[in-house]
Amino acid sequence: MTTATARRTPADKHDERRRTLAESALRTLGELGYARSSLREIANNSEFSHGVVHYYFHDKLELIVFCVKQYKATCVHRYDGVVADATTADELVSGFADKLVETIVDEAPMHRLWYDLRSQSMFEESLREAVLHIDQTLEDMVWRVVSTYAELADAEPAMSPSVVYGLLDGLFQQALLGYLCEREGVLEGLRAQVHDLMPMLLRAAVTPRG
Amino acid sequence: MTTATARRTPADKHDERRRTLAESALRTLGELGYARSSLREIANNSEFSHGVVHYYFHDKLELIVFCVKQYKATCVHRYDGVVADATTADELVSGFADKLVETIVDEAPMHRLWYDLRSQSMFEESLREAVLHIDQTLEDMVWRVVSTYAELADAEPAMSPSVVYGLLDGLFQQALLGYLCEREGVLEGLRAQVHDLMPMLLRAAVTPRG
DNA sequence: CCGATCTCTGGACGACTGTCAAGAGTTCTC
DNA sequence: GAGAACTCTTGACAGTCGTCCAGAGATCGG
Repeated sequence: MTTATARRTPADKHDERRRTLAESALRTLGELGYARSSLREIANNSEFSHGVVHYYFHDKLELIVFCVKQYKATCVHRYDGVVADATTADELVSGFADKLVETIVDEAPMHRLWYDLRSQSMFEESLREAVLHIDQTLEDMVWRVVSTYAELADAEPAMSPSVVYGLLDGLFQQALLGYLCEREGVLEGLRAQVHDLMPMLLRAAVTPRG
Repeated sequence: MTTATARRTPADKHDERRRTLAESALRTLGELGYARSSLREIANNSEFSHGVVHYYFHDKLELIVFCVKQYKATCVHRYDGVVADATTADELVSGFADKLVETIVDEAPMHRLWYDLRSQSMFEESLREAVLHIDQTLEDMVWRVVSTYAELADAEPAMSPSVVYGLLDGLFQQALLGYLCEREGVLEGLRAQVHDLMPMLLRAAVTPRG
């Protein structure tokens, strides 16, 4: 009856539990990776027992996909603040580079999980729909940064959103691996690389000022 | 006694068997990925039984690492012909782009395995040494292409070998995933992207001709 | 041709996996 | 507060996994 009002009881609790479970699962997944995370291990790192997973999720795969989609939702607006706050092109580049570095430091487990899942989707077709959707969302996120950067620089992007995302993703992935291997200077390197690369993503302004 | 002469008998046969086993294993690994390839499945797809693996390899991990190193050895000179044959910068770019596309078509399973292993190495420290070594070899390979391209174009590279490799690897990985998802136009897209990107990897010639 | 060494098979092991179901515990409804 | 509905625990199941091993078969030196 009361479908519109925010009564907290019936199916909301169910969804909330799913989210709580997914959050616990993400911790384990980020630590062990997709392949080595068993449902028992996931449950051990949560406040539930291993059987409860099949009460809230039909499958292990459904749990995994739900987890990744949940992670995506919390991660996809990470750079919105940078885009909104920047008033000059240089400021945007610096903020973007800093945020990329911060992401690696703060969320390395989540991002290696993402690359793990994307690799798995090359083998397992059932993962592809979710992976492609997330990839598209990340591409959109990057494009918001680059197109804003172009506007601030009074220029226009020289490449398609897909290419820009591919290039930056390659650098990010490389830096993440280097960071996990505790290589010296990877973070500063990434920051410098972004500063170098961003201007190359722009075509010379059609109408140079004046 | 005869350590120098090429007598084919004693330990050579042992090594040859290791290579044969590794080749069979690579087929299975490329099809199923690292996580889902069991030793029994690997043995089933070969002419041996599952017990023989522990006769030639101490570990599953030793087998895997041996396989990947063997693959690397056959793959790392893929672009040498293009580099040697090209007489102009444009020719080199075209040959390189064609070879990248050809690689995706002919060796998609091997390359998704590579990305799988590299992702796994973010979780499993025991894989990192081999992965980092292969990554370095691939970076060198790419750098041979780009530095030759710069010479032919009478310019010099604008970025470090590491950055160049990261950028191209990002595009390649994106194209591989798209190809495996049977997306239309990914191969032509990759070719065009390489044509667009390569000139940007060069700094303007110090001494413009004339 | 016999004994020694190398090569390989096939089965067994304990551990671990995803899935499920029976039932205990809890919460809600009337 | 009794009964129904929901939530969760626990144990069991059929598989699969990596690993190991006893012994068959092959190969080779003498």
